[in-house]
Amino acid sequence: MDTPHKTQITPTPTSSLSKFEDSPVFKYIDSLSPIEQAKSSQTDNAFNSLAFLSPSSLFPSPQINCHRESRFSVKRHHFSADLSTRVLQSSNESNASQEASKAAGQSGLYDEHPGCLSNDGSSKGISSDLFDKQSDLAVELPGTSKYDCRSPDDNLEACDALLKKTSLEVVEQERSPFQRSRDEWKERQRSFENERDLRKIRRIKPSEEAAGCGWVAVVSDVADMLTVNTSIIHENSDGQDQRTVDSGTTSFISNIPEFSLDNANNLENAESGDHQGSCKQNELGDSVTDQTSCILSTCLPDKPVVTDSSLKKDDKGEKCSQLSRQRSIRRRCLVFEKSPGFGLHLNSLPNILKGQNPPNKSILSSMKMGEVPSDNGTVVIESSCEAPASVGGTDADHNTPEKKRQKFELVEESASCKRCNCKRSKCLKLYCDCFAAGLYCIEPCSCLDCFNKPIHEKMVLETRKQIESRNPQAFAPKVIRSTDSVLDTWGENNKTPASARHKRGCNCRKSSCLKKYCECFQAGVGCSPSCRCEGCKNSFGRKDGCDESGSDGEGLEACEKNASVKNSHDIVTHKNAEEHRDLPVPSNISRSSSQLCNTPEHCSSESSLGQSKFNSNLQAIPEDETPKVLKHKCLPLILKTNSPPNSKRVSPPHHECSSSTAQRSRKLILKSIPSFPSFCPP
DNA sequence: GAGTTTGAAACT
DNA sequence: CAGTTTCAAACTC
Repeated sequence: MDTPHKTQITPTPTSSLSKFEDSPVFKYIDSLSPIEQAKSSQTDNAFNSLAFLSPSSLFPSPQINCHRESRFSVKRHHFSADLSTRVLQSSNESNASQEASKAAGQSGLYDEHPGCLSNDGSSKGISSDLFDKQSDLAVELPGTSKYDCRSPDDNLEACDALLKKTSLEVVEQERSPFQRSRDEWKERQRSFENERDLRKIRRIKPSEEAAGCGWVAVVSDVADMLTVNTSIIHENSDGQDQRTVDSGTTSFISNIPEFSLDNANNLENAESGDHQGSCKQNELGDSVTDQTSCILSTCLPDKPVVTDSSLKKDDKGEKCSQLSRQRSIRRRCLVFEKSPGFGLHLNSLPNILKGQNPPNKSILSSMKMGEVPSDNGTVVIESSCEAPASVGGTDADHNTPEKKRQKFELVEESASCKRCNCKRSKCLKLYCDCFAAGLYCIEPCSCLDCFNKPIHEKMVLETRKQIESRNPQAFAPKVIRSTDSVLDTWGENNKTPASARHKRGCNCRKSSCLKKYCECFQAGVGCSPSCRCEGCKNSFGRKDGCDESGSDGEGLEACEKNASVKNSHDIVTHKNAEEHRDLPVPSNISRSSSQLCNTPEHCSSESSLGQSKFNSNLQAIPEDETPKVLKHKCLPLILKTNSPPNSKRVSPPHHECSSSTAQRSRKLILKSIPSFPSFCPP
């Protein structure tokens, strides 16, 4: 490579240079960079835009920029720092090879600079386009970086764009609201067109794009919605597995734009392929961030969905696509949550009664997976649990270490989602967890001859009715909180860790109630007198009671264990579950936590806490709230059930969400309706 | 992934 | 209600 000449790097007039050199920005950057000439020259363009802006314009008073600062300041600052770094980086490169650097701007030569803003190929044009997207600056930048992350040269342009935008932001503030609004719209349109064009030009490999789509969305969304988590930016610059950053926060954030992006996404899909389309959604999300703001409040409740962190670098295209699906699902959830009226799964009744929003389960009624329902005010939502399935892919996909880890992450961050595997019951018997949970089977299910689908709704309902006629409690929650009147009769047993009991009790003979064969154990509750188990060793509470068991070492141990578990049993159990790849109780609990998040308020609060973290959820769950969560199945059946409203919710499947794969979706909490005075704090 | 074990659900 | 069969999840290898 030829050694570049500094003079060659300086395309702009010296006058401009001297002007901006006097500017505070220049001084600041200058102080950060050991390289003067190259830096100056390279940043020249960037600063040209500043040349006609007074320092005061560039750094408006807090009052003036108050609003925007609240949203973008952090990012901007980050970017500034980053910008400086990149400028330096670019400068170095320029010193080493200005020619090459220049060329890089055209060819996207520097792929090794993830996180760098760049626009190869059409970068020039793009840059100027970016110039037009002032309002989306904060969001656009990360988004842009995602798409190209290559040339340092482009960085300069990006920087240029940044500075211009910064300037324009100030200018924009001076415009009338009407003008701003109109301009923003035009800008968005341009932004969209530009990005689309850019995509065409760059021909970014789907995998690359897919790789970025997840975190880009996260970053951009976060940037827009929050005042940004520094870690996110940091991760961004690293270009390493950004999606793992603050998954809790990012997850819900990433959901936000989805709702409004649908159309745009479709548009994009039609033009670019699935991957691009999926990813584009994110881009579009960026370009319509204002809309996302509006949606944010609605989305918050949905936060607990599978997070982007689960996405892996590999299978990026697929992940991206999956992410897209997840988003679609979440979008529906948003709708669902927004809707005052909806069809609901029986299990959701308690929540409804309490004035809570329905759980994030899909509601059954006439909808197939992917269908957005609704008529009769019934909003069918695909629960996020479906997402997990999608993310996880097929069962086969779950086997690779990465997949497993991914799955595990998902498990931690979201409720589980299990699929049934019925072969002979047609999924119309209680053997079927989906059916038992009042949910329709969905695509991920491996069932055969399944009739538990929206298209067979009639049959499903009839069968259900039949079963209920035989046993009115058939779909009632199997686990009841200790506070329930029914449990009051249990006396001390109610004090067991789970503070809940299996309604009918188990009948274990060989598992000693220490395996998930035992419904009590699976539900994370201790056995009760109503259990007919033999050799009960339920770690959550023996049938005979803790005190009694204390007589023998084993019993004592169990009691101690229970005691210790009381405060953290969720977590402990979860760990055990993880070890076994099944999350017995904890999983349910965790799910319940997710499910508890039925109200926007609740979810919001959780979201704010980064509730994505499994442990956090667990800890947040009141002990006595240990509910039996409905396992899986993401497509909740609608419950047009004839079940006595008060008496039941759809009983959760026994194994409710116990399987590892099942862990990912949100489950409805199984509790008897009467016992839910308050599921979650108002 | 296939086979076994287990206990709930369903049936008689 | 009890015994048996069926079923699918949980578990093991």
